[in-house]
Amino acid sequence: MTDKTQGAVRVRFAPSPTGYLHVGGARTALFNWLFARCQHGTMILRIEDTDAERNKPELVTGILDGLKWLGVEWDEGPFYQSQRTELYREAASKLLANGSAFLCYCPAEKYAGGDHAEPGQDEEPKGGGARRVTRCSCRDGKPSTPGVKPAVRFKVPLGGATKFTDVVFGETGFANDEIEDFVLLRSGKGDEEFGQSMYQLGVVVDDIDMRITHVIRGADHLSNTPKQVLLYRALGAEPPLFAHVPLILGADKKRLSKRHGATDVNMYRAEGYLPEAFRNFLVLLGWSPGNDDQYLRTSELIERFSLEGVSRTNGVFDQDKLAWFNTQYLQKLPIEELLPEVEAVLKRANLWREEWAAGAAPGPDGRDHAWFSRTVDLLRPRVRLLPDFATWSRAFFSDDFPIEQAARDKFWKDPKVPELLARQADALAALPEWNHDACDHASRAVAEAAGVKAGLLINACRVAIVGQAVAPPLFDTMVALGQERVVTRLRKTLRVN
RNA sequence: GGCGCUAUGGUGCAACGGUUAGCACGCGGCCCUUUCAAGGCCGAAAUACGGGUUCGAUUCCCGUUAGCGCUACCA
Repeated sequence: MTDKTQGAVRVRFAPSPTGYLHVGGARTALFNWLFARCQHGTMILRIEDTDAERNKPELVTGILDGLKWLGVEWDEGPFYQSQRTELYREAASKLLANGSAFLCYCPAEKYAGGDHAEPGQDEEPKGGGARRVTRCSCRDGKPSTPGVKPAVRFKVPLGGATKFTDVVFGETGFANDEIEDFVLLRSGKGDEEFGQSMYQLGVVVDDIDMRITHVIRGADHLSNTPKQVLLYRALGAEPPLFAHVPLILGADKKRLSKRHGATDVNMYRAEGYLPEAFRNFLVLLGWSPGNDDQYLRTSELIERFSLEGVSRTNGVFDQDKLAWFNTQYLQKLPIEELLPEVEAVLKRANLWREEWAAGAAPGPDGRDHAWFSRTVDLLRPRVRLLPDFATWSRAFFSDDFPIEQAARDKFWKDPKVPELLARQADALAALPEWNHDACDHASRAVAEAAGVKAGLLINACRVAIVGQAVAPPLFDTMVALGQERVVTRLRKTLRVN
């Protein structure tokens, strides 16, 4: 919690559409959302698309989808910075007018994109002990260069320091001489006098305009913060509270990137992770409720979230732990919440039947919603990812399924198997009642009569009716499949194998 | 190179001057067992290093080392 809670809390998540929704960004969004919810505040979504060159508008949809999947909802927006250009230009002229900014005529191409870019100065070496040049020679006024359109730079105070208190990192200070005269507004192109706003100006102007009270963002912005604090003051505004959250690293402790595996949130959705599991995992990376609790559902997360629980150390994205969370949720999620996810997966695999929907009439084989629910419940302890319901569990939803070679090799190698399965089929076909115990007793009787261990029959039978060595307990499986299917599959196995 | 931030098992977090340094993932073993999971029990595994401060440091301070971040007319 924070000390100054006068007025309602207003936070924002401000992604840039230069890529997909990265897990780091997703976590930042999550923290903002959780904070907004637990403070009964407002969550705002803002798209920071001021760089026309890198910006890919079509990426916004994916970002929004990713947020929605994670359950991160916003109350206002999305606002697009590309549509707020006037606001930034007004702010820039205000800064120009009050002496906080100046026009810079240094040629843009000279510095653009280069590692060695130094404002206003020529080839200053980057390393080598030479003092870095942070002051632009245009800052004290310079005659306009014909043919060169100026950019607007901030006139950073000479000497002194800019300090601020970060909610998670504490007191932080930077010597002003370390801060360069950063660009506020790009120089104009074509007949435009000025171009788009730069990041620093845009965030500050918007955060003021949107009355943001808490800026929760990645720690990579820690070093940018003094620039922004300076801007707030120059604009005559009070800075918000800053809360920087640690970065997410790959297994090698390097910044998380593609080579560490998936970093796109939508890829996890595609792979079949449950959003609640993914979120639970993500929120615990860099945040702790203060004790050893780990399994936290949405309501608990909202209730227990606090900025004080945010860690200061970068964390490694652990795929194994994510997988564990997913299996936990697959098992513990209330069945009604799991069913829609399974339905979606089956539809995608063309295995879904409308009679399994809630309230629908049973199909010709007697299967209805209750059967579907029971079956999913039976299957879920062994499922690792959602698509497993359509692949690994295929034999439960379709009569068209393969018999795995590895399963035959493992459980059909005993020469007595065909004979056993034939007797099993007859015994099961003769059962007047079809339930777990009936199947159990009948099967064990068959094994006993044949003088083999029940396990031999059970395992062989499993392969015959679901095609795999791995499945739920056999007699439960038989009940889920139904008498007719089980007998049919057994006899078909004897015919074709 | 400069500036900033960080430092508890392999990984994520607890312990916020006094604990046999706790939990979880992963790893190894055992139990359960009808395959595979799940579950239960047990085990290996950590305070980066060096100085202080203190009766007492994982905890506070300084240095070293390491990692990360920023150092763009990117965000």
